[in-house]
Amino acid sequence: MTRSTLETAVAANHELFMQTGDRIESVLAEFGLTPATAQALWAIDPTEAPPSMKSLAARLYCNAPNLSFVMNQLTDRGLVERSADPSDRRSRVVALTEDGRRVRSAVIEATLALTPFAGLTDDELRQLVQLLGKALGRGGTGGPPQAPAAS
Amino acid sequence: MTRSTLETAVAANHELFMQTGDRIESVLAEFGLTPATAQALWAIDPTEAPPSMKSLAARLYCNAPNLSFVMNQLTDRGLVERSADPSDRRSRVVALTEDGRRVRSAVIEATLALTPFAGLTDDELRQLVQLLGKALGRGGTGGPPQAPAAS
DNA sequence: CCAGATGCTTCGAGCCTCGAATCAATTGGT
DNA sequence: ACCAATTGATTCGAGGCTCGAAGCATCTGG
Repeated sequence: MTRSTLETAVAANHELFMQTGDRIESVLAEFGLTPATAQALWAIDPTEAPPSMKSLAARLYCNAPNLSFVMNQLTDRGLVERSADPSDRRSRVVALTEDGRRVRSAVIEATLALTPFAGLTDDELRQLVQLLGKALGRGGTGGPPQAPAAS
Repeated sequence: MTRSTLETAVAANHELFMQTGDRIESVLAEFGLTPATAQALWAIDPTEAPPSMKSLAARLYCNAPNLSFVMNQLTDRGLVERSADPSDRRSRVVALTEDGRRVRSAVIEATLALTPFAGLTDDELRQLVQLLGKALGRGGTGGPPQAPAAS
């Protein structure tokens, strides 16, 4: 192995990201989603408290204007709703609509069916999650999952 | 663990990609590179035969016009050179210039220093590369590395 | 009560990506 | 040898994505 293991890992991470995005592209289009809107939709976990624009932007590594733009598309599409945070009326929290929850589930479903990771066994996946989690600095086993996700 | 392991793996892979990109952003700017040009530069391995536009586009999951656009930036920047392929004069092969090789090395160096994967031990990295490689369908240990890389 | 800080949005600019059209070169059939 | 179809690359125009600057509303500290 001439390339360093670290370089290979970074390259493989990148490649898997690109391949996954490439494979779900047409599915997203069927739902009227773009990579950016799909990523944002995925990042809103309906089982958690609706995030503010600020926290969502941080989660997506984008700035506030960008998130406003993307959220406008999702609200136009009827998938999310913005409402004022009662405790701080400057802040707006974003929640999925009923339709938003359905589309989000469908997108995740399709992604899990198409991602190259689907070719790994359960044991391999658990090992992998362990290693990726450590790289992300999420402690041993049970750290709170706060990750966003695929484009 | 309430989320499926597969979903967690996809989310973690995505998160690592985004975090890496976020961390190297300022380094790329110092080299006058954008995410797209840096990715293309990385994808040209100087130890291999210069790829054609077509094969490079496939490697980067983009189409021909897009790659033309990105390559124009890299040639303007003096990092790559295009020349006609003698065996098929429709095709143009892309090669790094001396400066291109230097900048490419520096970008990779900076990325490896900043990526969250750097927090793993050698053993963990080897395990990880093994798993990612299997997901990518690259056989056991020695499959030919053909991956592109980070933005 | 006011000055500064904070959260969000709008606006304008630049970058990224794509489909359609075009040109040059190759390939295959006759 | 010729011509039609194919292929690789580029240009052009449109649209999507991302950002910094500016503006507005709200909160906080003094």
